[in-house]
Amino acid sequence: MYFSLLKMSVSIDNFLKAVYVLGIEEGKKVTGSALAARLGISSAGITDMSRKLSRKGIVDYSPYKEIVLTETGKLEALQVIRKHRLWELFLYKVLNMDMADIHKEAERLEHETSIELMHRLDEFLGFPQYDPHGEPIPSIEGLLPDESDLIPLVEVNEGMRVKIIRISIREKEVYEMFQHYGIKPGIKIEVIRLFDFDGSMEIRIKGEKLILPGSLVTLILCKEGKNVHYGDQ
Amino acid sequence: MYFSLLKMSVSIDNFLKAVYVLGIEEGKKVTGSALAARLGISSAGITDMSRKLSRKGIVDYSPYKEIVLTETGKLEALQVIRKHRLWELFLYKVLNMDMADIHKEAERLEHETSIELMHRLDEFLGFPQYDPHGEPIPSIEGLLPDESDLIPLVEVNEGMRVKIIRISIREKEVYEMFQHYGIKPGIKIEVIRLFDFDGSMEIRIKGEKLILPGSLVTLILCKEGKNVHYGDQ
DNA sequence: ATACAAATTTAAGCAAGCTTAATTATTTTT
DNA sequence: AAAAATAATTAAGCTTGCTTAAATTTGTAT
Ligand SMILES: [Mn+2]
Ligand SMILES: [Mn+2]
Ligand SMILES: [Mn+2]
Ligand SMILES: [Mn+2]
Repeated sequence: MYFSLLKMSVSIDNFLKAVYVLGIEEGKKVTGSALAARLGISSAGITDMSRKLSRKGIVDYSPYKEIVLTETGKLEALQVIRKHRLWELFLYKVLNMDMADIHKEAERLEHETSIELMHRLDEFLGFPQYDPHGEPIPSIEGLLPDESDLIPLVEVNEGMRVKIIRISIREKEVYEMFQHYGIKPGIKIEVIRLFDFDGSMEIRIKGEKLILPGSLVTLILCKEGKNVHYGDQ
Repeated sequence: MYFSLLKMSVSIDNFLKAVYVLGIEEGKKVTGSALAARLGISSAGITDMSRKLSRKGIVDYSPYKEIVLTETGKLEALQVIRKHRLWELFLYKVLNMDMADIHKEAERLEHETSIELMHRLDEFLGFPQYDPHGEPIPSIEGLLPDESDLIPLVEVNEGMRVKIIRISIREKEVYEMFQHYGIKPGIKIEVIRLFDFDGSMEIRIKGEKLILPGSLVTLILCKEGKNVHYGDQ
């Protein structure tokens, strides 16, 4: 079981999380400017923070080189992500908050959550493995559920029926779009046809046919089979 | 309905709360050193903050004079207290946290709670009026429940049966003491005898007699009658 | 290979929220 | 009323997490 030894701050935790999500979850190169954009601070601020965290042994960094989390840094990032996603699930399922609002709230609560509170929340929620967006909740040890059976919607063959597991969105407008179509994790759809030329896709959802633009299709991860829900997906 | 216009910080909110609780709830004089002690910062820090908040119109202050909340400052303080006490109730009743731990947790969560989250929490808890310590939860408008029927345990006559409403404690050791005796808000006791010479008191609680030291007796507020619980006390 | 563009670092500086030490004001005691 | 004690303020300085602007390094295109 991991317990943070160093004293972290809101800024540090958000920084570590950004490095983790950008590099590991999104598989992108962790450049200074990408971090700057994501965190909404200047590149100079990124350099500052990188040097500071490097001294603390939380990231590996030398000038002009890529920023990489150390094992300690990675565990800390996973712990913050765990708190974030537990809160999101709580806000959505227990307090019935709007899907579009929970991220912003969790972004703040994640920094004020003791280990004890995290445990109680986990227990109250029934030791969930996924948040309402379908993102995996890291365990206390920093482990993630196996996801080898998840497939991008783009790769699903015509005629197949799949369950939507995860929709990766940041923008509020896009939420409303998905919400309008009734598309969310847990919902089953049938792929009718994929239009290769622009990646858009015709699907059947709750009996109705509709065409999803390619920009939305790429945001969706699916799974064959049917008996999964968030919380115990 | 009150909405904060100025941007507050953790330090400012804690400061305002300290002024409110010290002055209004505890009825003490709001001196710089009392605030310094309560907030764990230096007197110089108090002077700094007082001048800053005075400029913002949140407190009335001039050098060497007492610090007083303006109407704005008082409403802001009450809003923070509201969030604090809603969280305490949630942590205690919903997440089953230890009574001795909830204050510290709420002390941090209170600063990261949006109006929307506060509302949802309030609704989920059933629009409670009291926190687990028996402290009143201010309404969104900054109003407090009527407490004219509350009497200090010291003033209860021998032979009377009363319900414990509120126990004002900060120290963890004292919690454990009360817990050991089974004394908490909602519990009914009978006053057998008051020992005037040291303020200690013999009571009957759940059939058993015990002598409460004067130092504990003064921390307890009671009510005659019986059908009150926390949450809807 | 050179030149240009893009990314990153350095330098200087700012605000918040503190600190300690010295000074001044107020209150209490004699 | 003067002296002593207590409380509050001022002054100077520190850390964190930022900023902007200038300098430098790296990557890209010709
Ligand atoms: Mn999120
Ligand atoms: Mn955050
Ligand atoms: Mn409390
Ligand atoms: Mn607080």
